[in-house]
Amino acid sequence: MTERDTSPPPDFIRAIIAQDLKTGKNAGRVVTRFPPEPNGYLHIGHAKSICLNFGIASEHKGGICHLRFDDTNPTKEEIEYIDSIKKDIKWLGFEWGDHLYYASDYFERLYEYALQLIKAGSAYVCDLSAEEIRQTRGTLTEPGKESPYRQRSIKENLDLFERMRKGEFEDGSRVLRAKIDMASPNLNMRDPVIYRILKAAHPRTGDKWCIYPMYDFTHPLSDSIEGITHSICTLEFEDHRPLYDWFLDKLKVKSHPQQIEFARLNLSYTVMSKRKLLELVEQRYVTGWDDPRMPTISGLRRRGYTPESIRNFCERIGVAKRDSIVDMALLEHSIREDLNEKAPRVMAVLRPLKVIIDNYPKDKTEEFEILNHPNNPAMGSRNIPFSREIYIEQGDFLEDPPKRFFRLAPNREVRLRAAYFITCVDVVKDEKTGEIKELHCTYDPATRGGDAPDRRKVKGTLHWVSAPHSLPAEVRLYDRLFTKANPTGEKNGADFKAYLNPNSLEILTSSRVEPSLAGAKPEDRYQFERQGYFCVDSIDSKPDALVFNRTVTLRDSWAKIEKGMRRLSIFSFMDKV
RNA sequence: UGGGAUGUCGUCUAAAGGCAGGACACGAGAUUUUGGAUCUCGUUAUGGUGGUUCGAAUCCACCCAUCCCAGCCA
Repeated sequence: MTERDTSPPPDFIRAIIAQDLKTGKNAGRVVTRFPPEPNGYLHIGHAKSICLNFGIASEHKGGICHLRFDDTNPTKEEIEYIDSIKKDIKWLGFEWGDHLYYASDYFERLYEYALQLIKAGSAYVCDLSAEEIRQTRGTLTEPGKESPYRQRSIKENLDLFERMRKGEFEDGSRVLRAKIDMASPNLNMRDPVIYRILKAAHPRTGDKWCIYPMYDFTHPLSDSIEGITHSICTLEFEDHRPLYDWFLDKLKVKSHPQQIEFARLNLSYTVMSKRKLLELVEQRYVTGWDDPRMPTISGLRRRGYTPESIRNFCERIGVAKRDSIVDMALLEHSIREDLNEKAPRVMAVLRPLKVIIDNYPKDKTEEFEILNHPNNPAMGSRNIPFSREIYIEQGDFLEDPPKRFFRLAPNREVRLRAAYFITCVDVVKDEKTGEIKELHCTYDPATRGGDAPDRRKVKGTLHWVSAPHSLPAEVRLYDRLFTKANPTGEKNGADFKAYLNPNSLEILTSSRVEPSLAGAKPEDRYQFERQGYFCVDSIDSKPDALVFNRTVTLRDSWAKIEKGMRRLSIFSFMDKV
């Protein structure tokens, strides 16, 4: 109802902004920005930053969040990434309106600023090679050495820098450096490079430039040009803040934004660096940036996640400065919570086991009406056909059931959801392999709809589909990409790929789904009763060849019991030896 | 070992000198035509040692642990 009801709990950044507003620091303005480099796809860590920056802007009257592409390195950046980033931000539910910017749009002004710096005697052209610069930078504990070119005259610097722009020099032969302090304990202040020669075509400026500004120079000035008030970034830039401030203090700028750093998101059982994700893509460990196992926005979308669930997740994890690894279970909770409310229920049998109901007439078909959502009649209902031959889940039958197994077993009665009670009377097996081929059951006509007039109870309720009416489907069961909560945290420096989960994808090609799914559209989401949430794959599913992706399983208390029993049996085995 | 940061339930995160709270996870129970959902209840935490104070997660000192920085990446 009120804004307070929907806005996230205050965090230290919102507290700073509230304080600034109170003291009138930025004349009541709140302008943030989300500044991706178009060198990869956005992931859930970016979603955290997007929710923060766009969220903060939306919480204040007149607040604005800019989308600015930080496209200063043409060797790594591509239009494809720009397009995907825009698409993902929109899909998440945020809008930048007219405020779409590119750092490359500022190249001319940035060049002017560089000139200004040179004229002030605060920058110089350095002819040292990359290797020489590295060697003279010093170490964490030793100061660096000043470049022999550090004392060049302003006139010579101006001349050289102009000629750098004209393309007179080769890549790597010269750079422009800020003249700060080679003995600074902060390595970033040891005369950082601010322009390098790169004779590469830029996705937006083409061949217009052959010198490109570095991030440390570009970012504060872009922020200032746009009138950003709060420049929110991640912790690794904390050491860069003195440099951020140095440029803004040295140059004539109209405003001096405040950089604030927060801890980037880490999620258990996945990796969250663009470099590592790129590696998984390029080396074909996954099918692409949008592989449903990837923590990318496009991967999560294809997996079946909703924008709301991701936004809720980002709100729940909070914003702080402490390094942390958020439990994947929280992300899974967020999508279950959302889909539990929104997803219509349907029945699908993933691993079919045929059941013949001996006392049901051979040619009879009847229909049962079933609610699309048991807790929300407003979502309507549908009819599902029933006949003598049905499929149930292989895992719902056990010849020799353990305690607490409530499903079907020889001579046991269970309920078929919304249909009848059935009792298993016979098990047909392959004589050679012992594999269960089919089950014979009888049904009780008095239990039509799933209720027994004599009030007798049945422990289990199974999902099912009518064999002749059901549709074939491919179902892709996705699981966590890694077997280790923190695959990159190995002290011995082991390769994170060693912990890839070999079972992160299981493809089922003989699943059967209820006929109402015939018209399912790409990205449609359903709950397959008793199993999980699934969505129609946006790439591979065809009207006559449906493909479903498992978004997340339902919470499964039976699986927990099973796991516990397995552990128990191991213990009792160990007792015996 | 220079500099910058950070330490609160298993995991995230609140508490600006005054009852250590919430969410997830976990456990118990109720309920249930999804072993789902829902509801109720519950276990578990201030890195350490000193100090200041009537009172410390919070202030001070020292220690310990973890993360980031030596790209012409961002």
